[in-house]
Amino acid sequence: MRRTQKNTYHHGNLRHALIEAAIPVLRDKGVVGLSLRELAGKLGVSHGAPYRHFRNKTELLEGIALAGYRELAKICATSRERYPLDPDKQLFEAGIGYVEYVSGNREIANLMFGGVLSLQDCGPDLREAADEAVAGLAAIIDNGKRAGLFGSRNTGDLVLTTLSAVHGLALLISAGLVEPEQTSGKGLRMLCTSVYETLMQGLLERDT
Amino acid sequence: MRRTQKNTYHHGNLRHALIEAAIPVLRDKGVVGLSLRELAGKLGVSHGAPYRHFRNKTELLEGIALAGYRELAKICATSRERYPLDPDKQLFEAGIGYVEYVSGNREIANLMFGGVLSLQDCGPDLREAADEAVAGLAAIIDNGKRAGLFGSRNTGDLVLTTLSAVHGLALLISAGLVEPEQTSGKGLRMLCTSVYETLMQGLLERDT
DNA sequence: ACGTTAATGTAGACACAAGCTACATTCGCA
DNA sequence: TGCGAATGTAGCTTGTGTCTACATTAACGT
Repeated sequence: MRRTQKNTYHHGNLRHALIEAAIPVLRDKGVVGLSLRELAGKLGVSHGAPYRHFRNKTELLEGIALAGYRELAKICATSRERYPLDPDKQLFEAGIGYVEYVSGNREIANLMFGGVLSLQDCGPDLREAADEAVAGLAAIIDNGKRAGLFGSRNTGDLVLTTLSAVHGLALLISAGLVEPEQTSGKGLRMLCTSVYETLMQGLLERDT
Repeated sequence: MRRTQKNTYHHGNLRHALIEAAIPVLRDKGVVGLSLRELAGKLGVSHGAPYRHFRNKTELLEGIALAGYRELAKICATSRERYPLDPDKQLFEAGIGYVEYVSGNREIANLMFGGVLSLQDCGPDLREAADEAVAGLAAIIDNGKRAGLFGSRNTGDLVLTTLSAVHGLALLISAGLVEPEQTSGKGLRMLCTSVYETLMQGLLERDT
């Protein structure tokens, strides 16, 4: 379906192709090393063509981040749908999904959370998508709360604490601050399980 | 002590001045909007001068990030020294310090954790400083563990969970994903307290 | 005090990227 | 079939990173 040849004057789906082509470049040369001209060249198109689809470089990055936020939201939604009766499992799976996605797509995560795009001065789409991703996890906690899983604890506190732990773990890993051997293969899942357990039980010794 | 006039051929402390001047620019124009030439101009110095102090733009950014990591490490160390007999308090204060620093210096935090500088291919100084900052929090947990605060829980799990929560909270706030009214003034401290409590007690209802 | 040397700053050049404008080609639809 | 909108092209201007050759100054031993 995608044109890879450059027989035609029109590319067919340049917008999407630009986003796809940008991701690997971001991954190994970073935001600063990404150039629209280089992307254009790589897609066999003139250096002005990208500007038909993105007003500027930032808008391309926003497009990528947007997809990332939507992906995170989808991960949460999927987990909710998959285990409708088990908020505990919902949270566990969504958390793992979040961590896996962020640590497996650090170039996108860096756009979402790395401060290159300020969520203040960007189109409302991005802001909404970001909030929605956050709301996805919040909804799961809310489910758990209503199911009595968390007793009388304040919902806001539960949400913020969980979100912090999940988000923090994901970013620690994607930044390479956790030993790589702990995060490769099945290690990641084990790591998440440990953190999940500790988070659920609390740090303090329990008298059970 | 600092030269502000440009009477002299030599600036006096250009290296430090560059770092200082870069920070506000980073804050409101981001990494991409920062230019060495602009900085040089602002300091009344030719566009080549910065290269006497930094091999390239990245090295300037690394210098800033380095200071940030050291600051985080110092926050942990200070907390340990201040409450040598109270690991619980150590952790609480270090956590708040971490969150305050990161959310109050997001431009620096973005350099440290935003993925522009990969911790893989950078001088060993940066890597060490980053590890040391992490180790600072780990040491506090270790204190608590030895004091029996955390009973029989695995130390590694305790460290990772705590680090995730602190780091995550800090970055959520600095990214603007927590309502600003919750984080301004005394709100920040309250927020940290809530998360700290929740983390300590665990999410699950306790039967006390 | 003085002269050498290393540190630091300057000026100019080059490559390259962002983003603008005027123009060309093609697509989709009436 | 033909026309307007969407898309791609070519060239220009401006700004930036980074190199090199050179100028100025500070530091320091004699």
